Amino acid sequence: MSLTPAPRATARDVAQLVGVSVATVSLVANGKAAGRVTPQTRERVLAGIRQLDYRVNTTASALAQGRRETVAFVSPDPTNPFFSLVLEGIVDELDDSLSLTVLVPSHGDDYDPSTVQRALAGDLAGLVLASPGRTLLDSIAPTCPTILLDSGETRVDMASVDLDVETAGLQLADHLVGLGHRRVAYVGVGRDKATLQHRREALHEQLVLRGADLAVPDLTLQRMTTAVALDGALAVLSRWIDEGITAVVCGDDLLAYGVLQAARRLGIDVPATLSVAGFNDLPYSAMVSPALTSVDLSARELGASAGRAMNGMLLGTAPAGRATLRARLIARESTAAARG
Amino acid sequence: MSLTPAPRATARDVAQLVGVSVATVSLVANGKAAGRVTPQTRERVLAGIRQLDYRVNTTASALAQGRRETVAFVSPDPTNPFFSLVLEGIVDELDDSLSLTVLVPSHGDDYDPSTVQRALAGDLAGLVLASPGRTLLDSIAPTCPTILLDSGETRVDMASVDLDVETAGLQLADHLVGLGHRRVAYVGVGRDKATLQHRREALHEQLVLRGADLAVPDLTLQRMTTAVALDGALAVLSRWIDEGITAVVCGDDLLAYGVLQAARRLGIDVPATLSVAGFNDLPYSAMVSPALTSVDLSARELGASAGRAMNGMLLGTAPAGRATLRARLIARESTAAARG
DNA sequence: ATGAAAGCGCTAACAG
DNA sequence: CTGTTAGCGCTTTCAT
Repeated sequence: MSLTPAPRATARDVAQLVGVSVATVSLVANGKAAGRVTPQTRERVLAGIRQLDYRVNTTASALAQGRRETVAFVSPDPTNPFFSLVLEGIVDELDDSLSLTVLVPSHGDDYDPSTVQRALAGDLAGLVLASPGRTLLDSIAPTCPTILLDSGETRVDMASVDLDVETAGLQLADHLVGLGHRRVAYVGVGRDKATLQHRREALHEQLVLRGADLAVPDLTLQRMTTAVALDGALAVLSRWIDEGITAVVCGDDLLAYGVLQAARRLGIDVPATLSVAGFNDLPYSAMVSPALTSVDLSARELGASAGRAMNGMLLGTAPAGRATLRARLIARESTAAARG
Repeated sequence: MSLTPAPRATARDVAQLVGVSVATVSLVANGKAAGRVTPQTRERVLAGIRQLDYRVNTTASALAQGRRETVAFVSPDPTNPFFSLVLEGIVDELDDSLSLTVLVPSHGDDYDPSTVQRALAGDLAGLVLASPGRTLLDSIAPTCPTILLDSGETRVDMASVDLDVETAGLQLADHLVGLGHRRVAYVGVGRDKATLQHRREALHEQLVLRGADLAVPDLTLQRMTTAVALDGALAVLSRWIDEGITAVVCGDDLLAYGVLQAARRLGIDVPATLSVAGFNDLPYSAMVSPALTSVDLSARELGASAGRAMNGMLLGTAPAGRATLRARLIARESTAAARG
């Protein structure tokens, strides 16, 4: 069933060629020759390595050292720019001795226990879970160092990196109320995403503190995609405006794109009639029309933090822990003074 | 330096607990017990496996079987939605026994020989190179089954999956000329991307066949990002219009987004004054304003093909080879009849 | 049907 | 400084 790999030179081949022992080859190949191998033999070994195009077999190396070297990254949707950025951040920071593998939910949309079980079933050095929901977390027991990203949840046996949702909510509330908005609507997704809940609550709280409010029931979507948000918004936007809503905040920029499209299709002027803002500033938020006001949750930095944390946990550089990243509002054209 | 992995049950632990040999445990754990182990013992072993939460150590397993199990994916920019889609396709199709790891270019932007060398230095089961340039390909020698994606290049020792650029160019030329456009401009990127060159040439050829032409020197960008395209377009768009250009085609949708922004900023009406079209239909192409006419190069399917091809090469299911995917034009609002 | 034993290629003591 | 040796955990003949 499985193909025999292309024959490759082993340490023994090199040893025989050069006339030394495999131990010496190992030392040289791993750059641990300093003070343990004569420069002369070292050179000869290096020549042999080049000649045979020898490369250390990482599988054997890992086994001999009793170390796992694969970290898995699982996100709800690798196609979502937010998670692409996170992924880039991780890959960039993760130590070279560790390799990152990507898992995708098998059933489309969001990921469920079975996706994670699939990960847990393998033998991983570490696991990074992006935006896992609460019930998902409750249903799994970590089998290796695990980092939760933007989960809004805390588990004693897992490290986590979160976003400063409080500040995000505060900035957004400040911005909107400052523009005269009092009646705001919220678009989120169903599912048990604590992080999205936290965003909503932080916003709500700060809004109320300023004499404004989330004045209508949320629009709750089943999936976090622009298309679904478009459909959902098409159904409620006009009514919201009738009810005096002047601004809508979306739990994620992807959703905001859909709301923007819906408004355009319904002939609703953004921002003159309705302001729109989102969470999770994406590369496209500056590009849609009108450009979207958004809270930058620094996705790439989120990934980078996770990468560093994983290095720490796995290579002993640093202890596991919790971190929170700063959020910052980016005001663009999709928000303006409330009508009236 | 490296942390001792959390202690985990080994096959021997299970064997001792149950009172059988490790060989039996191996058979059962790998589902190869049929006809070689009594149902009774099989049950007892399974119970032991569950009790100790035993999972096969894939590292040892791979070593014993003399097989590598990691396929690497390297793309110029994991953040570009096109490559995210490709990645998703691969991960989705790749056999469960193989794991996919992602490498990113260390120096930002595009990837150079050093990034690939980094990949080649490890011991991989396979390698997938997304949109590699010609000089890059000339500078490397494959050390494992390698698949070229959308490279527009052919190498005897590497499989490849390409896009049907001819049809793409034909459809785009047809569309534009049909709308009355005769003087078209092209926006591409420098670098030795054969695939981008092919797109341009296919378009050019078909344009000429229809009495139209690429009437001004290309705008050649240094990087394939929206921001760079925006800057570049800002500098040439007005002149192009003065020179009678009525449509601009971009080698990639990401570039088209920049051109769209530039036009808006310059007060150029798209599509009334200038039509804009791109290659590589992305999820955001329908969302930008005006929605972008684009050639769908089916990124996800490109990845899926690569995944299947890799399964074939590595698991012996099928031989390596070359494939070409169909392209198809998606007309949207960014193109309309030529002015005048 | 089950077990014993020989490695896979490498690393890490330990001898010399 | 260099070689010998003993595994890492698993798979796979080959006996029994």
